[in-house]
Amino acid sequence: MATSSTVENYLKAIYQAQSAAEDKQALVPMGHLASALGVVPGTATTMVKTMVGSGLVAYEPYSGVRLTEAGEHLAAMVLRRHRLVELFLVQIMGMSWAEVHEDAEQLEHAVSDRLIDRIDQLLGRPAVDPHGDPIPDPEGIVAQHLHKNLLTCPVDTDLVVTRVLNQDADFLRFLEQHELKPGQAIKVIARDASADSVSILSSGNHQVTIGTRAASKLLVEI
Amino acid sequence: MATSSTVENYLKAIYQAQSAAEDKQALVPMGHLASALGVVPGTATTMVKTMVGSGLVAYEPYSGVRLTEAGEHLAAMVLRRHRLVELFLVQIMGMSWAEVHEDAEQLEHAVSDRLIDRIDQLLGRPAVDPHGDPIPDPEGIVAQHLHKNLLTCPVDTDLVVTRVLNQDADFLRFLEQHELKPGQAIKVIARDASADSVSILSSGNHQVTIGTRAASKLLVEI
DNA sequence: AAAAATATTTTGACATATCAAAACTAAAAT
DNA sequence: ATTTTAGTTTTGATATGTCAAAATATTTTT
Ligand SMILES: [Mn+2]
Ligand SMILES: [Mn+2]
Ligand SMILES: [Mn+2]
Ligand SMILES: [Mn+2]
Repeated sequence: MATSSTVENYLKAIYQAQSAAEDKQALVPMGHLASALGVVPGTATTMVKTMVGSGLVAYEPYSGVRLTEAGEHLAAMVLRRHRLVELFLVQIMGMSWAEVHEDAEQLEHAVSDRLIDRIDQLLGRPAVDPHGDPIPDPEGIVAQHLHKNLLTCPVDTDLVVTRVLNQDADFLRFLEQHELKPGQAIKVIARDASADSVSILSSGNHQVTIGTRAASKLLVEI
Repeated sequence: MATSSTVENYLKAIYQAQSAAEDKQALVPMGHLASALGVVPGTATTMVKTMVGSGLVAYEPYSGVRLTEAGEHLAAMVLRRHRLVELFLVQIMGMSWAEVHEDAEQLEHAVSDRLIDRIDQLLGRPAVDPHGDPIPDPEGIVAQHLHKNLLTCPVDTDLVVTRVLNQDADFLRFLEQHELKPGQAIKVIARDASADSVSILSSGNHQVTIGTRAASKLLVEI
């Protein structure tokens, strides 16, 4: 019954792929799962089959995999631990938001319920982590905000960065340097389809131009 | 090269058995190692052989096992992480000294060098953990205090509890209730060989009688 | 509709970690 | 000096997690 950290990683990867998809009921293709976990596709197929045996996922050969109720709850608990740990490392331990992801990747499997509750309490039952990712509550329920990204939001309007959908340390440091962390006020001043770029004005009247790939990872609210 | 948590647990168990022995060069018998780790003797034999292959231990069939230089250093690092985490959980997270051992048992394998250094710094480079166990420095060097226990210390003399050689939560709670935590002042008022007991007077003029088995686990200085 | 390309599953192998039970060694007792 | 006992090692299995490469299935292109 005690889910291994490998199984926890599979659960988390399936959960996140499901969340990212438009259709929340869609199956996650095995190839996607395998590459998210850094294993060959055959390995993912084998693991998913044993997870079917544990009642954690539903699996359709040649189509993909989806979490069951039980699997979804466990996945949410892993994500809850990951995100609370990240916020803890930033707020209490004074670590950089760019580097906490790797640490949390390990600690999410090692922190007990007792400790995670202490952390939650110490941080004041926070709703989001340092990257703006929502923290599931102890029942696994996640507040669903519908944020726009820098490609879909209105131009020349006051915005606040709310979430970053990319854990790459260099990218996070880049955002920090250009005052684009969650909570900071910005404005999209131009979008150029042919140049594949978006130009942003930060609160400190700093101007940056980034590619659309990166722009799609920055979520904002008005 | 990245030592698994299983190997880390073997290293730690061998290290602690070596430390507890009078002769620090003595071999640790396989039976002792196996029972410390909760595995059958055959399992320990197999694991120890693979650890010989990694240069972590020296092994004499039918005699026992001993750490190499490399093994001793790694073991000290595991212990360093374990003890810093325990102190952190007590001092910063406000957990009870009786319950932190289980959490540390998992976290010792998951905290990064970066994080452990932050913890060390935040705690002010402490020398001992909540149970009085010495914390190895980053080079693996341990300050060796020669404390007496309640069976070998002088009677009717002012003492201070310095260390508890038993992580059992119930025992630790018992000590706490009777004001016998590390740092607290006590006095041995009587030792009765035939009754197998030791009577103690705490700073709050509280009196308790405990068995010699328990008394041998309480270290003090004068 | 057939061929080509892409994705997935299966097969056989391997590494790690474990146990049960048989075989063996060493130490203690008679 | 045997015998008994206690401790240790070996052998044969099992569970988990992984890969390489072959076999299949599905989708796309022609
Ligand atoms: Mn993260
Ligand atoms: Mn995050
Ligand atoms: Mn401990
Ligand atoms: Mn301790």
